[in-house]
Amino acid sequence: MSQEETSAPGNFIRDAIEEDLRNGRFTEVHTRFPPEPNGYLHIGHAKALTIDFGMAETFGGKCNLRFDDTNPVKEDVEFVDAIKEDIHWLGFDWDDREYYASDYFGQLYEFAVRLIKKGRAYVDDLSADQIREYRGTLTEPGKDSPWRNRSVEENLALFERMKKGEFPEGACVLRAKIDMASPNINMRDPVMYRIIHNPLHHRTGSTWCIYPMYDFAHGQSDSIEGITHSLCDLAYEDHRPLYEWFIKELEIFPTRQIEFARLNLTYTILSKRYLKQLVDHGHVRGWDDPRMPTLCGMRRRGFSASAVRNFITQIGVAKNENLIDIALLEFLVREDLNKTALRVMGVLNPVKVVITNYPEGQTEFLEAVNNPEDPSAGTRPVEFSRELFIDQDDFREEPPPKYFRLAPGKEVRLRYGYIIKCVDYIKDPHTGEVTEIHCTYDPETRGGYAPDGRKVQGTIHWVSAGSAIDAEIRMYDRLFSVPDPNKPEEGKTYLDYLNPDSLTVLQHCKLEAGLENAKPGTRYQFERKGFFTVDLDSTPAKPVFNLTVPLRDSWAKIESGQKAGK
RNA sequence: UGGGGGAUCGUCCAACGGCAGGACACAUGGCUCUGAACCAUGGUAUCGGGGUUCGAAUCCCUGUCCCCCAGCCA
Repeated sequence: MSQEETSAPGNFIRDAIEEDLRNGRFTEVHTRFPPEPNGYLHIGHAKALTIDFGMAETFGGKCNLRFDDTNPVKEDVEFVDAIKEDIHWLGFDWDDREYYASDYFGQLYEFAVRLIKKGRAYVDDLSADQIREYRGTLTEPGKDSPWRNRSVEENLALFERMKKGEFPEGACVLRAKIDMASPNINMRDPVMYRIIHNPLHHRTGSTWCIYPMYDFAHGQSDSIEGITHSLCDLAYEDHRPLYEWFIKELEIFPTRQIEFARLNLTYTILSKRYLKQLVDHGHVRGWDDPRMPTLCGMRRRGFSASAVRNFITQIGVAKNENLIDIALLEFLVREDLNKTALRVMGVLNPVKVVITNYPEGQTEFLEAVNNPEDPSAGTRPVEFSRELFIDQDDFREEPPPKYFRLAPGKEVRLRYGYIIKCVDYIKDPHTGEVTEIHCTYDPETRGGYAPDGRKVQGTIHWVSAGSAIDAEIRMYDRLFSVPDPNKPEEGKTYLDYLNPDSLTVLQHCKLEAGLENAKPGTRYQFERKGFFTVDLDSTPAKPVFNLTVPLRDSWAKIESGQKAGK
């Protein structure tokens, strides 16, 4: 935790836990974070895991990490290590309490046998389609399976044979015998176990060919671990009666399940399935593409863990459906990096400036502040010479009103440099592009000061052409062009809203010398432009930076206002 | 015409019968060698209708709207 984190206001889960402690329902708090190892963690998981680990922390309890690995068809070890890395990155730890639902397969099997013996579970030979038909609909009750009343002995024998692998996939399942007419569909004899011969489980291999369903694994695992509070998505609210039914019938530790609303973020999607599609179909470069809302993507983009943590505490916890403005996340990233990132000058779209009255071949070093928010960051020398690069956007042939930057006949301050005046410029006759700007400098203004007290409104960034390094800069924008791609219009899908300009790669950007050796993950502020982070692909020979988040640009607002006003 | 859940500024969250508050966003102004940061100011909210009460976002009744559930996924 690099800095003070904004403290979270109370929420209904904290209230509920306090009440449980007060009235003696529980004497301690023990939670768990239960990811399924079938994909990478995203910002939505960050919310869940912050609640899980955070609640334990605020009540002096523990939080287990438990992989919910009950479906070998979807899961893989590939994801286990990545998930652990992401949790650690956020700053949470589970000590030695790393568990797997698959650790409990033996115990779960015993639980199932217990229910069969109680006459509360049976083996059903109906096909998946038939089970669906028999289940009824939202408004009509279901009907009993013809296999519902097999004897305990027969069920025991059949379940044993399922376990031994005597049946093909789909031949039968184990079901809880509850109530096919329940208004809650989850109580209509839910499937507890199904047969899966292939693929083999990533941890238990060929030991099992029957696997428990979520409803017969998650809650039971909670009980086995002595979890007091099982905090989960609103989607499981309907499952709570079933969760509690199993606890009662099995007479096991009575964990309390409490549900909260999942996070939704504007201009992105937080569905593992959709995220996987973006990766598989090549819409992004991978799970850690900096445009992805995955934790590894955000990390690569340059978002700091403390900014993400602050974000989670700021959005709060409630049961309302929500759609958080991504501007809040961006604000918190800026807030954090503003305090910590070293400042540097980088020219994204270079145009050459020649200081005509500056001696050819001469160079000098000027002192630049590394971080005005942090005096201890010190200063650095930056090279100045006759030929410089500035950003194309900082020069206009015909400056609009209130334009404070360089234009014919106008003065501007080079940050930490000199005040210069544009005396001429050269245009490519074919493209009309300005290729070179000629200026004179005022030697009396070294360091950017105006000893005569004259007002120079604009200050722009620059780099010395002789020493500047070339870099690739990847400019990122929102992945989707609409606030809520989850709610497509008729006939469209979220893919129809992908922002075609979410990535713009800039080559031959000019940066201050020295930056070629910056290590991947290092964050800088390119003055007046934004925060940039050295990408994983970066090498000294070919430096690569990611735009983490741009600086606020009030000039852009003024200018667009001017255009709109016409 | 089943069951479960939810409605408070544009967006999130708070207020737990006692002055509806905070953050982001937006707007305006200040400051400025980053048009950044920072500072100041401003506008906008209790879903509707009844009731209880000295007093209701909060309690009761009623209506409306929104979300979730019919995987051998989690």
